[in-house]
This record gives sequence, structure tokens and C-alpha cells, in this order.
Amino acid sequence: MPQLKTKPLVNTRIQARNKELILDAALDIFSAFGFRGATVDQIAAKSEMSKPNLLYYFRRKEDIYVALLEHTLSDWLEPLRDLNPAGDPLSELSRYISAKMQMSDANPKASRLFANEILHGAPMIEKFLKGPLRQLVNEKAQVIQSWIAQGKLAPVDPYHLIFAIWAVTQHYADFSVQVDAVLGRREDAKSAQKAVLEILLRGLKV
Amino acid sequence: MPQLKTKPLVNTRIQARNKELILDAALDIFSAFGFRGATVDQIAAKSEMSKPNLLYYFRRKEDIYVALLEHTLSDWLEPLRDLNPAGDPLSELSRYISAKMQMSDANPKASRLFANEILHGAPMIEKFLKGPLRQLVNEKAQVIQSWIAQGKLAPVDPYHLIFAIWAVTQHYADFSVQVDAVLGRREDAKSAQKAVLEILLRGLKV
DNA sequence: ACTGCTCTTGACCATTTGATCAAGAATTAT
DNA sequence: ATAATTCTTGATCAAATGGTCAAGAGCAGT
Repeated sequence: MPQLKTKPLVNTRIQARNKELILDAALDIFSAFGFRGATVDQIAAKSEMSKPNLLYYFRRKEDIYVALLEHTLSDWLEPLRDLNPAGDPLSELSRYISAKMQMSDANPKASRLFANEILHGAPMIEKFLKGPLRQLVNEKAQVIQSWIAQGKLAPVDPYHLIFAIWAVTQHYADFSVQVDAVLGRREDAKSAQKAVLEILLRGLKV
Repeated sequence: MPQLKTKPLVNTRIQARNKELILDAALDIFSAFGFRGATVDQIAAKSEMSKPNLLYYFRRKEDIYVALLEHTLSDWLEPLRDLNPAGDPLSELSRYISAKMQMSDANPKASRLFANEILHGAPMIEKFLKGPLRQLVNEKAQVIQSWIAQGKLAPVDPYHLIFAIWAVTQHYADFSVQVDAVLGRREDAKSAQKAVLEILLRGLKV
């Protein structure tokens, strides 16, 4: 009896290569047009692959999208994880802000992918937000709170400080069109980083 | 000879009423799903109107979207316009930030509509960004610069200060799902405003 | 009451798009 | 070599969707 609708049972080289090709293309397309705005045909074209072949690797459009989000979620948390309770508060926050600014510069597409997902209610990553993200933020908010208690940092709400850092740093990726339009030129990542550090850190000194 | 494909020549009460009904519904739908994700049927249903009737008032989906954006763009600039060069810098900025926070709280849908448009390259409002918005920001950046020159404000880049204010204040509208998920509750607008004012203004004192 | 314009809608159309299928090509294991 | 499995694709489908049309209902001015 012939097997119908078989799924590959092993992970071959071809699979690894093609899945990556697809995810690369999908990041381009989904970040530019959003989930609904992107089409499977576009992703297939960008992957230089026929649509049925693409759907052989990811059976539904949504599967590509979810895989892409999962593929990037952990990277997203990493810089915040690195916030070291034993380090100097201003240095640690400076490092964190710089890391986020560099992520915005190096990978704006991933930032826009998330922004779009959250903007539309985060239907696919609700669990991530309420689970791992929330837990990590709670943890790091406590670190910040202890710095404040030790008199090493100005007394600000740690949660809103973290939100402010996210908001400002990701603004340069998500709203780069607006930033560039207002400035009348492509913004230079270096000077943006410098300005952001000044604006966010100046008020945190004791 | 009968007139075909007539467009109403006058603005009747019915037109005014129905156009507003449509725009109200469209804000709900477009802000939730984006331009591509929204469907004319959805907007028609929310307007309690048949699809052909809706398309009698706005001939294309895009026309609704553009009308909606234009309808809100001027409101968007107003708080920044109010920044008074003769006023006290910290009070003026405080008032501006508070106004933006209140807009985020009172009308998150409009904020998300813009965010989505800009996130996807601002195809419909490029002219607005490079024209009126840029001009106003230039003007107000000069105001801030003069405050700094007068020693009334800490020396920060005025453009990036404005970006930071936009980023942080709009974050509470655009990313409210994430904010609420991390905090484990609906964020209270009052306390968010207080925290944001502290974080953004503390570093601006001389 | 009549006339002309505005408003409304059920039925319909063409295109787009996510997804399937069957069949053949390429690769891998024995 | 050859059998089994994986990979690839042209053709096709059904549903969704933006938009049209013709015809009738409602309304305002005379």
C-alpha cells in the first residue's frame, strides 16, 4: 500500500538548505508586507522555487511565518539576558542599549516582523510574551530595582525604563522611513546610537 | 441622455453621515488588520451597509484608507505645533509628552494605523513625511536647539530627542499588547505617563 | 404629482491566492 | 543495479476578495 501525503522522515542536506532559503526569503517578504500582505508566490519567487515545492517544506503559509518568528525570538531576548547584576549599572544599561541599537541597524527586518506581529495583537506569540518574555523582564526589573535601592541609579520605574529602551531602539528599525524622511537623509547608525545613549542614560545618573 | 457612473455633486446630510460611519468602521478594521489585511466586506459589515453602497461613497478600498489617513494626519502634528519657544523648556516638553501619552491612551487605533503605514514603507504618506512633518520638526528642533544654546536644557540632539518622545509615547499605543503581557495587567495610563515623564525629562535638566 | 437626482442593493464578475494532486526526476540506501 | 524514498513541478481547485452593474427605492425641488 503506497504511502500518501508523506512527510520527509529525516532531515537531509537538501531540506536544511531549502528551509533556510525559504526562511530567508520569507523574512524579506513578511517584514515588508506583513503576514496577510505577503503571498506564498512572492516567497516562492524570492526562494527561486516553485510554489508546490515550497509547500512541500512548509505545508501552510502560517507554518513559514511561525517558524520564522520562533527562529528569531530567542535572539531577541539575548541582549537583555546579558544585563549583569554585578556590573556597573550605567555601563550595563549602556551596553544593552548599544546592543539593541546595533540589532536595529543590522537586522531591521526582524524588528519589523515583530513590530507587525505585536501591532496586530500578537496572535502567534502571545505565549512568548506572557511566558519567557515576561519572566525575563521581571527578573531584570528586579536587578534594576536593586541598583536603585543601592543608590547606584536614579529612581525610575524599571519596567517603564525597559519599555522606553525597547521603544527608542526599535524605533530606528521600525520607523526608519520616517526617521530618514524627517532628517532628509539615511540616518547614520553611529550618531543615532550616540544620541540615544545620551538621551536615555543622562537621567539615570544619581 | 442619462448620466452614467454619476458621482454626487453636492454634499448631502446622508453623505456626511455615511462617510463618517464608513471612516469610523474603517479605522477599526484598518488599524487591526492593516491595509492589505482589511477587507471591504469587513468595513461594510461594521458600517452596517452593503458593500456596493460603501463603494458608492468610496470607489476603491484605497480611497477609504487614504481619506482616513488624511483625516488624522493634521491631528497628529497638533501637539508638536503647540511647543512654545517662549515657554519654559521643561514645562513645554512635559506638556508635549503628556499630550502624546494621552493621545496614545485615547486613540490607540489612529496610532496603530500610522505605525502600520510607516512600518510598511509609508507608501501613501511619503509626501506628508517629507513635507509638512519634516518642516515642522525642523522648526521645533531649532526651538529646542535655542533652548540648549541659552543653557536652559541639557545638550542633546534635538531631532533624536523628538524621535525618542515619539517612540516612547507611541509605544504604549502600538505595543500595548506587549506592555500588558509583560506587566500581567492592563497598563494604567496615569502611571505610565508619570513614569515616561520622569524617564524622558530627568536627563534634560541642566 | 411629477421629474430628476441621490441612495441602496442582490447578483455577478475577474483576479488573486492558499492549497492540492498526480506524475515524473533526482537522490539515497541496499 | 534497483528499489525506496525524497524532491520537484505543471495543472488545477475552491474560496476570498475588490470591484461592477442594472434596477429599484427614497428624496427634493417644482
